[in-house]
Amino acid sequence: MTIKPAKTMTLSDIARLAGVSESTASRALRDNPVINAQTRQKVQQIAADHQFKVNATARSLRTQKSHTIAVIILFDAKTQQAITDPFLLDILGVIADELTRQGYDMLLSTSKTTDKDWRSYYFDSKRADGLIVIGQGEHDERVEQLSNAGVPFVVWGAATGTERFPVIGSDNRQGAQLAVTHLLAQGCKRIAFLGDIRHSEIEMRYLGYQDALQAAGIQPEAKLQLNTDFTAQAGYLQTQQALFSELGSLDGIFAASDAIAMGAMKALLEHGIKVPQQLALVGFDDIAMSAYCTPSLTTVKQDTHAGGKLLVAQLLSRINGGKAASQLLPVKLIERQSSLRKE
Amino acid sequence: MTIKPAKTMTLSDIARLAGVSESTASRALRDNPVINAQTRQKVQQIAADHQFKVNATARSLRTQKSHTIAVIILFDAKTQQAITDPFLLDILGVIADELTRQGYDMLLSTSKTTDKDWRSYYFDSKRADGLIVIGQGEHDERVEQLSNAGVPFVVWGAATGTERFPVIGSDNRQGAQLAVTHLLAQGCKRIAFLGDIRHSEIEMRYLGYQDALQAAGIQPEAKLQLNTDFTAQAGYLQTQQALFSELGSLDGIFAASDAIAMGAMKALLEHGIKVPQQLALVGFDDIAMSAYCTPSLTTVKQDTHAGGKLLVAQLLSRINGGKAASQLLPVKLIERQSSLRKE
DNA sequence: GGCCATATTGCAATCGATTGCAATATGCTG
DNA sequence: CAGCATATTGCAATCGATTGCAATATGGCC
Repeated sequence: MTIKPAKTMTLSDIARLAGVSESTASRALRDNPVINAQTRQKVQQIAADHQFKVNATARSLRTQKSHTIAVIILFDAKTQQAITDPFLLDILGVIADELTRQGYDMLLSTSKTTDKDWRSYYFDSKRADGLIVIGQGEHDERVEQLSNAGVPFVVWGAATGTERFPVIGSDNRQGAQLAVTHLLAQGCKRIAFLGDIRHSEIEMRYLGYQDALQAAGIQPEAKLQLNTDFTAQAGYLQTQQALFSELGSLDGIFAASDAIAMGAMKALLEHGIKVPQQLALVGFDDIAMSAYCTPSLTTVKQDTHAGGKLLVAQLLSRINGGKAASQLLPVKLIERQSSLRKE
Repeated sequence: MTIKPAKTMTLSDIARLAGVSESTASRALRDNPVINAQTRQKVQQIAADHQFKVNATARSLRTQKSHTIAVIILFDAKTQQAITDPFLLDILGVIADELTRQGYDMLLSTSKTTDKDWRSYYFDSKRADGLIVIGQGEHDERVEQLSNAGVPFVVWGAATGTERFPVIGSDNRQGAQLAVTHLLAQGCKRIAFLGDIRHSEIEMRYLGYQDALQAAGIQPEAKLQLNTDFTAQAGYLQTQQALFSELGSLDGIFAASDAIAMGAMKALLEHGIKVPQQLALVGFDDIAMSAYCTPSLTTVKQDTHAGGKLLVAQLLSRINGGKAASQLLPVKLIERQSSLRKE
């Protein structure tokens, strides 16, 4: 077995080996031009030879920057499992890539909305320079508090225009309107809404649903809105149970997420209901699987790529003394088989 | 607007306010019984009143522990997007929850397998006390190196029994064997394998596939093994293109992941091939969506919950001076519609 | 040769906690 | 009341880097 240096190298070791002071070594390693070019070369070479890595902790303490962003995924206490929705994975992946590109580390935390204070945990303790909060959840008052406390943070959620902190998110209302208008254009007359409107993004989608119906002169029926968790299972059960009595007269469903839509689709097909002929179905998100179920799922595509990049960009700008602004991202209707009635 | 303390509190502020020394304050905050109970009470009260949080950076520097674990998700350079497979999300969620429960923070990193050295980035720099590596990828030699360098780490991957570092993973070979034996029992004679065998977990699954065929006296055909990325799209394209000429004589497909299987299913249905009557299909993982596609997908369930907990437990044991051992987790065949030919 | 500008390097303080050891106070024993 | 054990607290060093400022060296100019 190879003998490895028992202790990890410190800057002072490198300095000694190079025959310079710690300050010179420190500057040389960061390629500070005030240091003689040859000295820099030499120090860097020695550091590389000994696999020296700057102790991030010491640096953070001294510079008062952690170069770390905490990403907090909020979820309902009742949903036990933390991260379930594939959509979260999408946006999380983009954020991770983007933070890496910008030289930041990412602390990931899933937090029950009832949990203790993650602001002070991550920010006051200097674990992170800023926060990205995913999902405002059901009007979480703690998010409001953040804005007062001088914590740099951005939220992925519903930008209603009234909140006092930067929110980036899809134009949920418009997306829902597109979806429902599309269903109406396909001839649907009675359309159910599956989604939990206590969640602010979903609330916006429900508003869009109502907009579209009213624009077509249809009065929304409250009993066609069914609170449904973000899982295929919830979509399945809700369709099978709550919608059962209505199924006969229903000819469209707008689900607040693709996962819910897929659950609903399963229930419909099991009941022998033909999709889209008897009942047309539209989801929201455009997760990867949506194109590959049968029939493939019409949905509203969220631009996760733009969203993730924007979240990171805004947060970093805020951290560097600038402002972070709310922004509404355009969405796009992706028409697939689940809603397209030929001719 | 509320006036907030301009500067964050430090231990020395608390000490001054409480009229004690920093050392007493430090001990009091951690409830060290050597400090008088009343003093402890007082200091803790003052700290709470001022929302004081210990500076994690300073503590880490002094104690030489970060109380942070880095989770590295390896992926192929060619697959651009970082985290795509829903299965990853499952296990990641479990790990996140478990680390939180144990009082550790989680640094998440997605890394192209070709990327620079994440061992030294996370460990030598003291950003993390240990590493959880997900996916050995295509025999990554860098993982081997870790074992020599005294870095506490565990791998989620294929425990072949020959590796010199702790690997925790499903019994892929057995799982595949279960799946293919099941297909054979359903009357399949000619079964294709969709999955990239350069990836060691998939290689094990391929071995299990071969085991099952040979046990039934069938000689595996090399051309029925098709390297396929972990996406529905890849499964779809591979089935549509590479398997096209064989489709007539094929009556079974074993896909190395559920995502691949769903892509394959789509292609089959588009070709008018009846699943499972003409062709039976089995996947691997048991992601949430598998139960809700139509026909629902028979698959091999990986115990992500046990896996995640075990990864964390073994790593922490290793960090605390103990040993971490490899372990093979049992899997279970979940029979659903995509492979069940009635009677 | 004297003087000043410039280039290069090092000293020492600092970031905010933790901790070994010494110091002090208190109480009990014989 | 001396003497020692115990309870409680504080001093000062330490973790490993960064950085303002001072110190020194070098070169050029008149």
